[in-house]
Amino acid sequence: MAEIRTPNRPIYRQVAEQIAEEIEAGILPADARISSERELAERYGISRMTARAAINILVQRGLIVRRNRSRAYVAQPKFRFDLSSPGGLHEQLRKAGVEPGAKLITAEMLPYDALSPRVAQALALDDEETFVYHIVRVRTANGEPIALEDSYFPAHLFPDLLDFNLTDSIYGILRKYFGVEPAGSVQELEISLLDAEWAEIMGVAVDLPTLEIWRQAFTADNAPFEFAHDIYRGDRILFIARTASPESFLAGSGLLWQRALDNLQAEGA
Amino acid sequence: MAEIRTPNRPIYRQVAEQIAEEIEAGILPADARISSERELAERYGISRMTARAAINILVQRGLIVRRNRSRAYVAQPKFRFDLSSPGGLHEQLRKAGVEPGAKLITAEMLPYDALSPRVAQALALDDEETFVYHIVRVRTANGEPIALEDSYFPAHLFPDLLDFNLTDSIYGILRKYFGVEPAGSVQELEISLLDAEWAEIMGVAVDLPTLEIWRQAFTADNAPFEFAHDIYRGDRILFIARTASPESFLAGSGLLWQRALDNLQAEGA
DNA sequence: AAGTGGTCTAGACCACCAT
DNA sequence: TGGTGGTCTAGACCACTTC
Repeated sequence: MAEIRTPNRPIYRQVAEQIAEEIEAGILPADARISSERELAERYGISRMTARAAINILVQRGLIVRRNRSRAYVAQPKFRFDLSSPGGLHEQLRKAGVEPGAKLITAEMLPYDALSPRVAQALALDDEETFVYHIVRVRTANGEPIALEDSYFPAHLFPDLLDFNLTDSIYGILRKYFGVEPAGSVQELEISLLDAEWAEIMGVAVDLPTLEIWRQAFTADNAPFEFAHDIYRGDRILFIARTASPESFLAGSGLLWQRALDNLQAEGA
Repeated sequence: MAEIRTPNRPIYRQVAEQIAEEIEAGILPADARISSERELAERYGISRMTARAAINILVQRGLIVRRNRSRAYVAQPKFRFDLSSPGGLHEQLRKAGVEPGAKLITAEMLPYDALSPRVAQALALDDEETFVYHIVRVRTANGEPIALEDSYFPAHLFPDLLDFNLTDSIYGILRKYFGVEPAGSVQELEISLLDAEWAEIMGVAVDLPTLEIWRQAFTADNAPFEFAHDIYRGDRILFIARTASPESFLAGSGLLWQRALDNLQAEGA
């Protein structure tokens, strides 16, 4: 039986730190199987509930992932996603050598009446004859579910959108077949815990920390063409964002940004 | 004894939902005191550990706050913070009618040798004679700790910076006394759980969900003047961000943004 | 002094998964 | 079928807050 008890710091936290150190030191490499809760309890001479509390911390911190309702494994490094890049998640994953995918949950056409006021307002719709496409997808990276995307598109801008292969990049479809180039967006971000309902749909654990984004996307001629509510797993994704006041854009600091961003990305390697 | 057991959904989650509903319905208004864990256990006919699990969910979701190591109260609505606004947290809180404050934790001048490579690189320092100011503060809103700010400033740009009142807005000081206008930044965002060490400094519960930001800020002439590592409480803050490709700025879509942002803010009320 | 949250135990039962 | 995670219980002790 290993002995790690020291005063003051709770045991479950000490056990979590010990396991975290083993992960960071490479003793437990990515995808290594974590000992079962009962094994940990015996090894450290603690109760199973205490061992479980330790694992739960590491799951929430993203160091460990549970598969199904089965055992826990050391997590792979986080994916990187630039919130301010016009290229969407799909393109960014592909550029990073990760296989992006999507599982279609819902694809339907809704009449104006069925829209929430928020959606209608965000898409600047006031014609009661209008229809809107509603698409819900689980986004995956190397087959792993990493985000849920609940999006709305004005039907008159993208006729027969639902006939395309909606497991591809939707922004790619808009660009290729409809000539729509996303030029800007307004996003609202909230940190939250994954809802039981969404967790069920995504097939991951409830209560994982997530980044929720409500996004209003515009074309270059200032027309809103998408309203979306995205939920990203915070335990699997590292987010990047660039911000600036308009003046600095006019001063041509785009290059500076690119340099600085390259620095950040180089460091993350 | 109240009866709320139904099949399938775990009891602690049902109790959490019940309390959440009472909060949303206004039966438990902001600052109302939550029943003690033992009281809840008795009322619902469950064990104290189960009642405690229910409360923990609501604390992490930001609906409930624990004060000290004492009882739990219904949380006030979240503060709003626009990550892409050049105005910092201080100014934004003030505009929203909230009293911003800061508690100084550390204020020191460091030689080049003491800097981590990341700090030196972010500030574009290569002169080994250089000094850097290092300031750590706990940011508060209406007296409540909401963020921790760990920032570095090149000393040659801001001589005697430490002599100013560092519980004021630092950006305000830079602007007023040094004529430095922040023009842009590159930020890296990560969702994480609050570290025991930082939780201690901030005086809040460990493991709260947070937004960590590493920020490199630039003046209009592209000189980096700040590198900062901020930790924001996700349970108390709602974040907003605007993004766009440079082209849309040149096309003059700033007004559009302002309109869209106003919409978002109006809805949040 | 009484009450409270924070921690911990040693069991238990169940549904599900891998073998 | 045996092991696993998910849940739940009925206690316990401690440090601290509140009164």
